[in-house]
Amino acid sequence: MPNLNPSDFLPHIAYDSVVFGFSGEKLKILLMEYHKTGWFALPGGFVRINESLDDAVQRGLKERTGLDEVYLEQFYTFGSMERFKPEVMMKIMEPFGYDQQDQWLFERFLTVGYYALINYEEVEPKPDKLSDSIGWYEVDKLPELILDHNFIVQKALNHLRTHLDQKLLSINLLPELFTMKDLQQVYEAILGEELNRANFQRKILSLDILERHEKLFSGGSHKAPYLYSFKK
Amino acid sequence: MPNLNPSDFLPHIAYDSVVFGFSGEKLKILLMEYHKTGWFALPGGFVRINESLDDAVQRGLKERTGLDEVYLEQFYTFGSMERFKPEVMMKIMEPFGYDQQDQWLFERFLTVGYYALINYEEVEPKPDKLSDSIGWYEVDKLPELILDHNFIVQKALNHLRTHLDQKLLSINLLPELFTMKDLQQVYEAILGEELNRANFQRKILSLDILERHEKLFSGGSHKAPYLYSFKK
DNA sequence: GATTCATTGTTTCACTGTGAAACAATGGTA
DNA sequence: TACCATTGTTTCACAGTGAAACAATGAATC
Repeated sequence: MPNLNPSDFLPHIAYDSVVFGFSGEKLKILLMEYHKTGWFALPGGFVRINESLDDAVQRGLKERTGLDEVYLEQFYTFGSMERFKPEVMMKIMEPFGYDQQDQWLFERFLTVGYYALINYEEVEPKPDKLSDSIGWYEVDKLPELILDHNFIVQKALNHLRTHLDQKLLSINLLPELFTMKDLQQVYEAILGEELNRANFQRKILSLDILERHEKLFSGGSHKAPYLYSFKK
Repeated sequence: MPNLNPSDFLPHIAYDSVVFGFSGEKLKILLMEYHKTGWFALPGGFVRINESLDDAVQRGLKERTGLDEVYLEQFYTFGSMERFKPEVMMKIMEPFGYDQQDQWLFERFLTVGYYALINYEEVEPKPDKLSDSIGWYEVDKLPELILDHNFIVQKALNHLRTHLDQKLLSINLLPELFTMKDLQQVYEAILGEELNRANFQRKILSLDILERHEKLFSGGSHKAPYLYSFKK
């Protein structure tokens, strides 16, 4: 049974993280599955008594992805009464040995939503102690999630879309070096629409945040694209 | 002694509201002053066990301004450890009869930041049970506030500035009917910069959110401006 | 009633940014 | 060497914007 001592954590407060990853084509997010119930949920967690909110989310993310110092953005705190469904928490926690006595787990929670943007390739998701499996799911083909988690994902995606340009530098969806086409595919996956190639190049270059490096000779019979990196 | 029964409220969770008001020239916010200490603070409060977060903020705002159904926007949740200063809370609450026994008041709090936009004229701020006075202060001449409240105000202002156009319809800074100049002054007060009159008019009208009414004959010896209202 | 003035409503014009298309460059293949 | 696929760049029409000029008008003054 996982060690969740009530006195270690702030009661009534949780976080949920929407971890975006990019596979070269599709935008995906990390979901946990509880096999006993067949339910899916966002990876979330609790805040330790002596730990800042940001640190708590970083810690949870590291435990689940191995990634350190990931770019994280808080986007909203969900505090409606509708999200209070003790019977759902009960069903999830029961198989792990928790019961009525672990009251604090089944009380009302506010949850603070964060999203992260990580490089799909560098990550080996690990199920945490409470879930049976964890994996990537395309954002436009998500299964039904517990509580208000589908809503949380939508809100995260909205926030990301409307702040994409400002967040570019801190995005970790791509490797160190990438082509303009790679970057455009990231944009298209996030925005969910196709963009004009010439205009995209012009716009991004005018932001003056990229460094151009040598060309990438992939072996294809066509002009080789430049490689870029974000300016430090 | 005010009635703050610990079992009625969610522990460790608070909200703080940045209430923007407009006087015709300057943008101001509501601050509470605790005379015993001379300290200023944002009006905030706690969330009842059976109350949604949004409702809690609405309730607190109504108690302090008498205003109902005000436009409220959540903008950030503050959860650092630096904001945990029990001695500050202690000094504030002592004069009201609270002491060490009221533990929950002096523990660590996360606070959810909201801002409101209200019509300066319609409001008669009332000090609540815990503060000695409440009043309007110009945003660019704020006194030093307790804890991280100055930071919270900055963050609210940033959020408001970057989302001003989208939030226009829900703004309650102006009376039902207003002139284009009134609206421009609101913009200038919020953005903290002067705007070109002709271009402002063109931009706002192109948003197609205003209804034009009869003219306002103020008695001045010059062309009378049209009155506008927001489309419903 | 004509003149003047302050303020507001509207138009103009140069300039910038953008979408769509064309053009140019180039690395490999046939 | 001709060709093809892909990428880098330019062009051009058009929409949006900042700054200024122009037009309208309500009251005061003569």
